[in-house]
Amino acid sequence: MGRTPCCDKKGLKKGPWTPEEDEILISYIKKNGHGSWRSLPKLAGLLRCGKSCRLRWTNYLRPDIKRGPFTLEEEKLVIQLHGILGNRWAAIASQLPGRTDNEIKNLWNTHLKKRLLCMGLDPQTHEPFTSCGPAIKAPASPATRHMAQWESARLEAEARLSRESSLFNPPTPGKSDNDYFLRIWNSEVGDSFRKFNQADKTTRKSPASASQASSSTKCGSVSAVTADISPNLAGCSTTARNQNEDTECKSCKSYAEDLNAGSDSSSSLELEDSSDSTLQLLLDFPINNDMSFLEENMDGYATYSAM
DNA sequence: AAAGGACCCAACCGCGTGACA
DNA sequence: GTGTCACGCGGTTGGGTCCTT
Repeated sequence: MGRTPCCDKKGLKKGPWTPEEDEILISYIKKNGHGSWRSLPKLAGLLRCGKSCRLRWTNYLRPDIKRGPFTLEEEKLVIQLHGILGNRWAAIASQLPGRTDNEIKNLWNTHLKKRLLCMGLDPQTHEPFTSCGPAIKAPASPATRHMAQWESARLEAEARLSRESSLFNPPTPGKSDNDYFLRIWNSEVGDSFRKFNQADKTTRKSPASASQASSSTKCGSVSAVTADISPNLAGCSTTARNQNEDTECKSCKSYAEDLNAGSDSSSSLELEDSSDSTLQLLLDFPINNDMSFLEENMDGYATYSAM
């Protein structure tokens, strides 16, 4: 099937949007909704293609867009979700109210990726590098794979739920999309995951299963990543083992500063050795204080848990 | 102060996919 | 079943800004 052009390129404007164009687009959408993006520019009187209008609206003009720098909590969440979902920016964005996929993608490419590299972690797999590149991954245990799949599917569903509900329920102050995460987490679905999780923990106590567990998955290592970043950052320049050494790790430095300034060191977990601990951290992820970054949103949670 | 490099981010491009005729 | 349309997504780029030398 041939690819259809998104629009007739002739006579259409490209490049940065002017304030006038923004104004036209905003007032049109406020009045009529976006309807069909393809026909919108014509109807609104804009010399842009529909795709460009959609992008401008979703990434910049939407009223619920949250501007400004990412908070430490948001960054942690992005890292954690990236470990689970990979480069699925839209799914990640759905967990960060007011943030767009584009913004998160940029954050990842400009800051977080480097930060992981600084820490000697492969940004794609979130695995610690070995002396000869990223750690070789043995196949994860079926239980781990199952959990990763479950988690991924859950987040996808969550993303959809967030999207759909935001269509009908404009965000209200103090009630973030993370509440949906919490609502699902506290539903039967989350319950069964926790039970499964608990059952699996007991089965992994044997040395054999422990060695299997040492083949940490993306999900496992991401918890290790976020569990305690600050101790590694202190020696960032020396821990930047497998990366371009001229990376100055500025983002790491500022992150370390943020951590020192803004968070109690007791809130971070000790980074254990990366063998069994990574899986362990995954398994502990939602139950223990890895979810502490969501605690701020807990106020609204009681409402949902009663639902 | 100026030049060059690094960083940042808005915008574009092209692919995948669901809906529909 | 097939082709087309429309949209959403992820990857990439271009240009403005900031920083370093």
